[in-house]
Amino acid sequence: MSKTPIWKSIALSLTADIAEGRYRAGDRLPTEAQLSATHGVNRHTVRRALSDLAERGLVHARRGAGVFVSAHATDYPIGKRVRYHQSISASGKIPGKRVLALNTRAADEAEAAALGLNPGDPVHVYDGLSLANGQPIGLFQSVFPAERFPDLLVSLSQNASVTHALQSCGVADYTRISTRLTARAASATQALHLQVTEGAPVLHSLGINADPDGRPVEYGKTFFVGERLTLTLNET
Amino acid sequence: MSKTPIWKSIALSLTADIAEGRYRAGDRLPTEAQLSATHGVNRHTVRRALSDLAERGLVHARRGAGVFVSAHATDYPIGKRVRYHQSISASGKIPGKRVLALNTRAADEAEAAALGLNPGDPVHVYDGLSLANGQPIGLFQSVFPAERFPDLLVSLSQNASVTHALQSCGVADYTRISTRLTARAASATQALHLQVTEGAPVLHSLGINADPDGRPVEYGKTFFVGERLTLTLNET
DNA sequence: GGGTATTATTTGTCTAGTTGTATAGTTGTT
DNA sequence: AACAACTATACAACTAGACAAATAATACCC
Repeated sequence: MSKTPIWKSIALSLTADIAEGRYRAGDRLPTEAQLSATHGVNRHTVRRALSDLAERGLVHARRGAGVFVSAHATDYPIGKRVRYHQSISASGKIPGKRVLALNTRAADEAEAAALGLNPGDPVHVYDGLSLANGQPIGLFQSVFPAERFPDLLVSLSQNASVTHALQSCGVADYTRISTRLTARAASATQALHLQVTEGAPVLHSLGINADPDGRPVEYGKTFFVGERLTLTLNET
Repeated sequence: MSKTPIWKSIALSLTADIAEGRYRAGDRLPTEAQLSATHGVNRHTVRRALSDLAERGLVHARRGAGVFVSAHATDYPIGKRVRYHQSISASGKIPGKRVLALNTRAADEAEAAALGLNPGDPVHVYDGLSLANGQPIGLFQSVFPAERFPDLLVSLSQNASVTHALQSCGVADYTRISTRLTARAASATQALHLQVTEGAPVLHSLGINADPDGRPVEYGKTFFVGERLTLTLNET
């Protein structure tokens, strides 16, 4: 699937290094051997990338001495970071939400273990979409113990907020006791909801929230669109 | 009347070779030319068999180098899906590390802002690979203020550990003051190092570590392979 | 101090081998 | 007639290793 030759992507990376000031005019670049190590390719592939830079007048090589930056890259698009990029904290209160489905069903093994139930016990399931600027940024599924919160779905149907719904069920406050994060490729249905192409990288978050007594009240999965979101962990 | 295509029987034979240990993880298979000779077929037929193995994650080809057996758990005995998730703590303690390069260069804007320097100030750059059981799970780059730690690269070249190197430069302890996470698609060169295909989802982590006085000492980027790693956040 | 081999490092060049891809043709089956 | 499996050939992209040529750093001798 990789249409672009490796040497071109290396050349682009080196151009960026020069354009963003990591190597300045007169500086010596790392040796070809070092560059081939950092990029994980053969020295000849690096040489092809360097000869591309040399042709464009960005660098010039001296046999026995090294490769030196001769000019600043002018044609490199730097200001590409302007895209709207939502940044949220890991504890995860997201403003806009849209309810996709509210169901009650039997808990599977993972859900039961997370919530301290037995597999097959009834759970409420809240599927929804997190929005920012009218754009979907996350697809989530929250699972709650149904026997403890019989009226939760009613509250959720009136107000999409999980915090609010739990409050009306007697849980004044809750804290996140565990979070697990990894990166995944978007499945076809996820891609549809999140308005990205299938296979786009998504940040997969698995979390458990518990009441002040330590009893788990919510088991939540979320798939965030990597392009549109950065999780920030504030360790105070 | 063999209804099964030749390529499938070749694929089966190679799968058995791997499953029964005749080729082990990291080994290079015979070249396509050799395989086509021993099986008495055209090279393209062998290629079809190999692409079947590659799709199932058993092998991994590098253009110009050869076809290598992946370190992935084999699923040759059917239905035995053994998927071991390496779990590490958010503070970043990982079993093995491999140094790819150690350099000193000028800081770009982002690095300067993170470390409290001016753009162009010298920084030490440590490129490396995080391993678990010999398998690459993360590609990282750590940036340090060079003027404050003139001898850091010497320490790092002797011992890959960042913690150890900072200690020998007078930083007894440091804490993570900021972490940002998102999901990205692996670039061509990242994919080479991490032994995944280009575009595979990677967990991108940006972090800043500071000494007890609050002065930043390290600005680190890491790309984790989504398939092989789950970040667990311990909120204490 | 100054000049000179010596040695290690680094770029330049060459040859050979391997995988990736594209095009075209042949054979067997439905 | 259409399709899938396989063959044949050619070239591009990348790897591997070796050696030559220029440079830089060091040791050494006078």
